[in-house]
Amino acid sequence: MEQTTSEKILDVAQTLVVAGGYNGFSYADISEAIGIRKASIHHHFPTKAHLVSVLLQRYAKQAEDGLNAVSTNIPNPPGRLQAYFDHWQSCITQTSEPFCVCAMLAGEIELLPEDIASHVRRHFENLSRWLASTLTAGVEQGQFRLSGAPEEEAQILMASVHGAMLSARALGRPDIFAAIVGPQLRRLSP
Amino acid sequence: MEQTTSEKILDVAQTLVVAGGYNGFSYADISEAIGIRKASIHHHFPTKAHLVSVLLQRYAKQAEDGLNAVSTNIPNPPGRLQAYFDHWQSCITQTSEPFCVCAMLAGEIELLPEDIASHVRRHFENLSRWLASTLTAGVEQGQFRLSGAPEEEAQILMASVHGAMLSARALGRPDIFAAIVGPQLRRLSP
DNA sequence: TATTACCTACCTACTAATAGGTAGATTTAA
DNA sequence: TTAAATCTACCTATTAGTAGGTAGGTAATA
Repeated sequence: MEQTTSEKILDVAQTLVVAGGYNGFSYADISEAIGIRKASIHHHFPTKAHLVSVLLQRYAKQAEDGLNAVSTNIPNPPGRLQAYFDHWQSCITQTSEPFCVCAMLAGEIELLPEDIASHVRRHFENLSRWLASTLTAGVEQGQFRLSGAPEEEAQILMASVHGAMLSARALGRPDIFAAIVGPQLRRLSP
Repeated sequence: MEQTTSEKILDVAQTLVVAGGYNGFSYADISEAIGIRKASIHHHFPTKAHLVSVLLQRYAKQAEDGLNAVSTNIPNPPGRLQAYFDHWQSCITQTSEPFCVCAMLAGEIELLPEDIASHVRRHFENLSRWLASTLTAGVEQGQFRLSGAPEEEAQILMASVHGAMLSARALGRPDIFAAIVGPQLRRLSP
């Protein structure tokens, strides 16, 4: 077996959350997508809240690993940011995962179980922290010149990325992601 | 009667959409909020899709009127942008309407009835057009200096606003909206 | 080496609650 | 007195979740 049923369920659930958020999918959708009964999904994940919680734990791990890999493999900070943006650019243009799960859930955070909500909050904190530290490193190496504090610039970048995802989706134009995020990166050059 | 039942229904529905999107509320929620039966809501709005469609027509009108008012009442383009941002700033800090209905629906646009989806798309187009024309006017009066085309800068601003709303919500920090949008406005000054 | 026990994964069949929606009677207001 | 607004009382489909059982594998034991 190359992929466990649990992993299949999580993959499908992630796709569904990305498409329509927490209230936009059901166990029946997952059931249909992978060809097992609803009850079997409950065997692996007793409740929907539990399923999404595990999903977010997995996502957090993947995100952390991804950002760590970028940080260690790419020496120059501007290249790191570019790699991060390129990642999303290709996710969006290939429509494989045209939105960040956590950004999606952030919109409906008020309605979510607290367990899930805190995962979402943490993702925003982690991502902005990574961006801030990358910006700081770039400033120290003279590769960035910031108008404000790194933390502030990080928040601006993160918001631009999420807003660009939303515009790309709303307008049905994947290209608009790069059109928005590209200039935001370029203006950091000294 | 100072407010018709239809208007009350629309107001409540808007609040609910802002909180959790299209799939995040039901007729039962509206019923409970204003104290009439579900069936009575169906009398005014036969289907949920119809209700939200009317809601978006009303929203489009309000938005258009609002932006027109800003354009005619405020002579200088930078002041117009500031007024637009201030509007959202106060919506968010007062938690009266901490998110744009259309931005909310844009996230789940793939699952929405086409009628509603096109309203959402149009809102993104209208808003970016208004921003672009405001930027163009400001450039002509020497009050803005843009790095790129006005249309591109408009897309960046719109994405920043939406992304800032999302961050404010995700982090539970209304102040972060201004921290993100403020600098984006300031860097347009010549 | 049987055999008993246990486990995982999945199933059918159900439940209670909620979803959106309808039919038709009754009230309210012009 | 007619039309609009609201009601009660439904309906059907779907939701998340449960109950109880089966098939097949693994492990302990006699």
